[in-house]
Amino acid sequence: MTAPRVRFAPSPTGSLHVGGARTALYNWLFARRHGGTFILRIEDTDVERSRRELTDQILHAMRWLGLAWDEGPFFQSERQELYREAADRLLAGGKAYRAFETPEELDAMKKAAEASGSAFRYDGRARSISQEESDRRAAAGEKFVLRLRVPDETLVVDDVVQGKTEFPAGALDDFVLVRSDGHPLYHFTVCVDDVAMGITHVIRGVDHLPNAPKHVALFRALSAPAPVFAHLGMILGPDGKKLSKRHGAAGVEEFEAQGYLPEALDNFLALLGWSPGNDRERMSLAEMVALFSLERLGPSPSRFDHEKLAWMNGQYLQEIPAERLVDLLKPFGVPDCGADVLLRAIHLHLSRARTLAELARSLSIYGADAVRYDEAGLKKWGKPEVAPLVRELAGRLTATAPFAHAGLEEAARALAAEKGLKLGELAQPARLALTGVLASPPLFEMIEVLGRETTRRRLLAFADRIADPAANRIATPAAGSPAVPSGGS
RNA sequence: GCCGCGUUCGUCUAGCGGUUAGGACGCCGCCCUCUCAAGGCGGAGAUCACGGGUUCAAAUCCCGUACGCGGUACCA
Repeated sequence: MTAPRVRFAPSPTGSLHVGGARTALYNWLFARRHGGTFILRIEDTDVERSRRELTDQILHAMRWLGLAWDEGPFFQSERQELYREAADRLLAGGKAYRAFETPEELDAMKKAAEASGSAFRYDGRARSISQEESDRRAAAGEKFVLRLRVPDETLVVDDVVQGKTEFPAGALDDFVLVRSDGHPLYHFTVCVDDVAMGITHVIRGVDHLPNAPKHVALFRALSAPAPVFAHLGMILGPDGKKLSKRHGAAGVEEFEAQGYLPEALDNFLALLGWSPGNDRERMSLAEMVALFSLERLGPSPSRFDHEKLAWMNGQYLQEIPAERLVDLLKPFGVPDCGADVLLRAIHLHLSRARTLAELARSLSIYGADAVRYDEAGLKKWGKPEVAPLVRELAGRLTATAPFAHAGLEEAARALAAEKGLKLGELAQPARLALTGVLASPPLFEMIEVLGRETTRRRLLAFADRIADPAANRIATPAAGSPAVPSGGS
């Protein structure tokens, strides 16, 4: 294949959502796979809805995903001359014509069509206006739109993904290319730009498939070969409806904010509609580049499964060196515990987190002492008779030297044996005392990292806390409220 | 309404005429174990939407139907 040229052409009317991200990813993969060029084009012809900050947000998301573009970003709002020239050329060549109907007249035609139960299609009545009359009326200042003279024949869209689809003559009307205020419209700018940029392959969502015959007609009018089309199935929400905020995160920046890794999102998204053919799932961008092909894209819509994304993110998380994790964690807040403790803590907690946000949350116990205890945990292990046990454990652990997990565990086991208890009956209250919750990394390894003083302090505080049933009742009045006595009597 | 596209375990998918329909997420169980994960092992889960064809043989090819999704602008 000669080096392909592809483009990702988002419209800055919203942030980059995962559907767009996946489209961008496929375009990027395809370009990289074949040594082609990936172009970024911002389709901001709709001046009312386009916003500059959204463009910046899209650019940021693209970079974050690791999808670097080779050319651009080009802004359609800055390419008006190009469209004007093309419009003039089309008009001069008889490929397009002026139509002078007012919006009100068009509305009436639409209503009439509706009333008779048929779909509205502009009937092309302005086609018959002579060149001279058209020029005269335009010169006289009469408002007009530019319409494409759509050929009266079957238009074929040969799509790599969806197959060959035919649009019979008459399925399309002479659609508008340029508004009466002079603004060029989407279909027109897309095709003019695709021709100008030498686009060879158009990879986009199936929602654009109905537009494809229009584009085929336009490319022909522009005397340019049509690019190869590849229309991707939609990405739907878990309920099969169009993906939206209602389904949780849908914008790339939201996933970033929730602590997802770009490589995980890329990998997950790539698998929504594409598979390398074997049972391969975990792939880096580089590996995907080597494996990617348009022929292996699937036509059907897919649903966005947050669970699988979370799993995949956890997989990627575990492969990241702790040193790098420290940097990635910063936006989510890291405890003030010193670099050494932090690194060791990360090793302990990493396999239990699926996102950076989760990891950061679990790491918070290496900072300030836990201020609240899990309700259920308190109910099960917070009985007054446990207090002396916890105090004794605190004493034994504090006396252990060196303060390392093997010796600490040995000390705890010895105490449990003396009391005729199972280790868990000692470990669970201790875990609750140290972390506030009942699920954590191996207790003694945590204790080692937490250190002698912190361990002792938290264990004793917990013992004091549960020793007095009255205080206990006051301290845990209802679910969700802080487990610390809030002053007073 | 009209036009277009789609339809394999709950979900993402492999499969491109002959398979015990494979993998992954999730779920269940076991191992590990001080808890929770991770990891290892095992399991349940798909009459391949339905109905007709074509063929010795169909998840795979063809035609209908149903359902879903998309489009139907002087939006993109």
